[in-house]
Amino acid sequence: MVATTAKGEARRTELQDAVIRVLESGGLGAVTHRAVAAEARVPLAAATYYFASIDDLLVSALLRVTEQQVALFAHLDCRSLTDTAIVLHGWVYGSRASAIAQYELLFLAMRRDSLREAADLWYRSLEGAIAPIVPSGRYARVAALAIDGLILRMLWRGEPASVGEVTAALRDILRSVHRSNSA
Amino acid sequence: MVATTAKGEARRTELQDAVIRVLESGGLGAVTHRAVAAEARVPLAAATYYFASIDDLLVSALLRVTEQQVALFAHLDCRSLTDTAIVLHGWVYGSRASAIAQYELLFLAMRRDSLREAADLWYRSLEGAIAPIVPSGRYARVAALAIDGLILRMLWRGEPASVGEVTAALRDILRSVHRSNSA
DNA sequence: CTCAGATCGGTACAAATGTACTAGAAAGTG
DNA sequence: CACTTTCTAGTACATTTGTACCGATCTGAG
Repeated sequence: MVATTAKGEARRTELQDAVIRVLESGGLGAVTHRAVAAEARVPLAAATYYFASIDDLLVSALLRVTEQQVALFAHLDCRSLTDTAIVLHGWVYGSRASAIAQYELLFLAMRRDSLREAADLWYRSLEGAIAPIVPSGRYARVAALAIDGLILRMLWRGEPASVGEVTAALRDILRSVHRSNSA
Repeated sequence: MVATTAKGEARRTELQDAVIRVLESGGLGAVTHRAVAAEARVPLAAATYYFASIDDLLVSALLRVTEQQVALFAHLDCRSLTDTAIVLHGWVYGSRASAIAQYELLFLAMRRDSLREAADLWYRSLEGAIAPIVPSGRYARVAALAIDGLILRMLWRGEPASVGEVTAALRDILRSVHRSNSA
């Protein structure tokens, strides 16, 4: 079996993190056994030992990213709109390369059924995180869709750029949903 | 210079389309000079002659896709909500691989500044297409964001799946914006 | 301690890839 | 017509990649 000892498990995690760093700096094409091994400062054979194929490497990295993201979202304090905007802004622009890398992994999930579940988990954790500020009701799902769109637009076009603008965008989204629900 | 004759221009276009087909079937990693040349039924040297690097290949393909998409959106009849749902549903599920391929190209634009402009164009053409059904006003942008999110969710999770469900989702989005605008 | 299985690190090799080169065909231009 | 430029098509080569292999070392259970 693979990775049954404590040291083995640690190395496996090291390699998963290395995949993400490689992804951040060079994109999907840069993820090779050699690049990941070099990034993790381990010999090539270690990468091939723990992850037989490139696919294993990517799947494993997505699962780890999802895990981290779910944990992050779980401990998020999204009660106030401003706080949420700050978190959102920080997540996208604080480490844009990292955010893009995560979306690249999620895009992989579109093509591979084995990743579908992880993508779903990521998606639901985002919805759970924003749930406290989204008024429940018929149009709650609209708010989730709009916030998804907002994140994508921030990643894509770099706008809205400032925390203030993000706050304004969030306020518009929530207000539109709120008024419709109470109507 | 490259591609100054009619035949040369035709071959260039052939190759661009081949890039998209390769992208559809095999993803970003499958786009190589050889694969594209084989797909276009031209010798390897033709691919390297017209597109010196893989990057040129992808950039050029994105520009062509954008061009097609803008043309498609321009001739779209989005006056009725049901028609829009049918178009949206057909675009995503009619050729899901193609839709995913286009988004993969657009994701490339996140990393390369040279593609930013093309991505912006694509984005704006989508907004222009849905403009007729989105009531202008303060919250119009929210609808655009939500529809972006809706498209992404369809690509990602395959839901909403039926035309009826897409119609319902669109109706919820538009209703929420409309009521807020008139409030 | 003993030892079987897990892990390590190095090396080798076939396949695929980007890229360069050359000679010739075709096309446009005076 | 000549002749310059664009284009074609085949080939060759260095590099990078996935992958397999082997002996040495470490680890935990009995």
